[in-house]
Amino acid sequence: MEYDGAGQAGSVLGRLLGERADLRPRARDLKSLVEAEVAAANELATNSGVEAVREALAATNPEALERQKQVKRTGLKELPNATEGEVILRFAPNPNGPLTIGHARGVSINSEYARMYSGKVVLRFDDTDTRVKTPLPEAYDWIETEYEWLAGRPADIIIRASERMPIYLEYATKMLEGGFGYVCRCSAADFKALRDASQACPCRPRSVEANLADWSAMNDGSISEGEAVVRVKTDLDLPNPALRDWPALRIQHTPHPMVGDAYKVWPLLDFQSAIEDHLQGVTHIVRGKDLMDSTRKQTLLYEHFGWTYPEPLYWGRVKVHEFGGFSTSGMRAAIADGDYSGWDDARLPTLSALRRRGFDSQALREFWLDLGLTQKDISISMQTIESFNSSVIDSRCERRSFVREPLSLSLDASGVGGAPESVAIARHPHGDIAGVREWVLGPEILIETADAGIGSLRLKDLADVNIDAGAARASVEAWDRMDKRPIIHWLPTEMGRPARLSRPEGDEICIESGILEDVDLEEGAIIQLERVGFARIDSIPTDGLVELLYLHG
RNA sequence: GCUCGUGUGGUGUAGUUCGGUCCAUCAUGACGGACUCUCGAUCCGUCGACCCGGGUUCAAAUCCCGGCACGAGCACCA
Repeated sequence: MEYDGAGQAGSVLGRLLGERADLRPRARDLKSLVEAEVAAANELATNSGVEAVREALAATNPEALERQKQVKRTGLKELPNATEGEVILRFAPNPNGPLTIGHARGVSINSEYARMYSGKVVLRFDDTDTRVKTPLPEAYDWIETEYEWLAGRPADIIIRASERMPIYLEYATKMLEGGFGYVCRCSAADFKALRDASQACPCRPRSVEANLADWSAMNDGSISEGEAVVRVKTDLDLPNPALRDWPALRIQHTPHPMVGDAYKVWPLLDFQSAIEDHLQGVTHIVRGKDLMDSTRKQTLLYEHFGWTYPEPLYWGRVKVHEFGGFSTSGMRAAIADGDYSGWDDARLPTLSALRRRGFDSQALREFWLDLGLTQKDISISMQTIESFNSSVIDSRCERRSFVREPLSLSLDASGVGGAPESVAIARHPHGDIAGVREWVLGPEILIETADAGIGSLRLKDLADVNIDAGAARASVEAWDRMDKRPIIHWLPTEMGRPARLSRPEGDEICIESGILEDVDLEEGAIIQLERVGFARIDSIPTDGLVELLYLHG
């Protein structure tokens, strides 16, 4: 029936066996039986019409008329080995700048898992590099705020690695004392050559005492940068050369912006993160798959300490079409050069920029949760995020008229008479927001120059008009809507004030000037400009231009 | 090169653990239509995918083998 008399015996058999596992051993016998039945049904459908089959079915087996479709699983996949109430996750950004749209994935997923299992999220600042990715002191607070904005609640535990240095150094000492770590004085290049050949470096077999002596020399500053590094001993025959005797701590004499020059030796991510995850009792680590080797290195360290490694999960690389590649350090340099006005410059993919433009945290969060957690490298489009955002904000954005490149016309109602003194237009078309905007009608109106060429138009909520050839007069043909002519937005001249709309276009900011409806404008509000799109009111000076920041269509 | 990972419509995702109820889910997009006094919203419809080749099986997106493509790591960055 479903296939118009062209049913396939094979798929019928498939369904049957799927439901009746007990019949599977007799599949071969069944096949001929099913073929005969399907042929009969097809014949009935062909000869007597599909309706006959429907009737026959309704009489014998009515529930078969309903076809069930598969449904999409919603929400995040279950966390492996998770116990309700005992899940601890972590989100560990480098505070060398504020959060970007990519970080939003980490915040959304970690906080959502914590919510699902009544667990906790540790917000940890991995700020143990004083030179290459120097921490930005302001960024700590920014990130805490941005985390809370996106997650809907603050992080449960907040930690700064730089404040916990004594602990890491102590564990490094334990490692040396335990003989599963050593101080290596080889140059990076020499070590790499030995490592790639699965050869031990000369420093490896030295005694614990010799290592501890070098260790204190590293810490008191008498060994200079690059002259020594602490390594974790591993099997040198590991198939992956990257894991062999990996570096755990190195010397950095550059002062740390938060703790100054108190330390000469700083742990690398793999060491610091491993120790801290254990101390915080982290049960699940969600990280980028570029950190898979990190998991393997850290697991080797956990084996030395006799600890159990958390459950790791990974996501793939994310690219945003509209932004291409970006890095926090790259943005930091560009801002310093004056290419951008700041971290919240509308062209930047930072959370502060998106927030300023009017993206809703809930929409961002829903977007990332909808993508879920997969290891595929993906390329997403802002369009999709914008669509999530529209559905969240539409019902709470009032409408306003913004006439770009305004053209002044006299409104001539002499043909029909009965011109109203004012019009009342809903603040929101479905009444999601109550109330109206009152427009006092004068002798002149403004329309967009681009609309003037059409000739026969409907001024939204007012009248069907004809624009004369000189584009100077709009003659009212009727107040009520008479036909399907295009509807345009407009404005009585005295109801508006000058404004300009900034719209990020790739690396440029394009500016459109016009006249904005001057009714209850509120700084910071997100409004929908009719026929233009959503925008945020950035500033309303006492006199001068109102600044509008474009959000999306 | 070595090591690891990933391949489902244009994009993103569900289904893959344990083959069958999958002529493959949902969202976004594109196209068409309805409705609405916005190019917004809503509603309806259409389009469009299991990387390739073998194998196992009554039956493969799912299992096996072999390719190919893409990505990442191989930093004294995170």
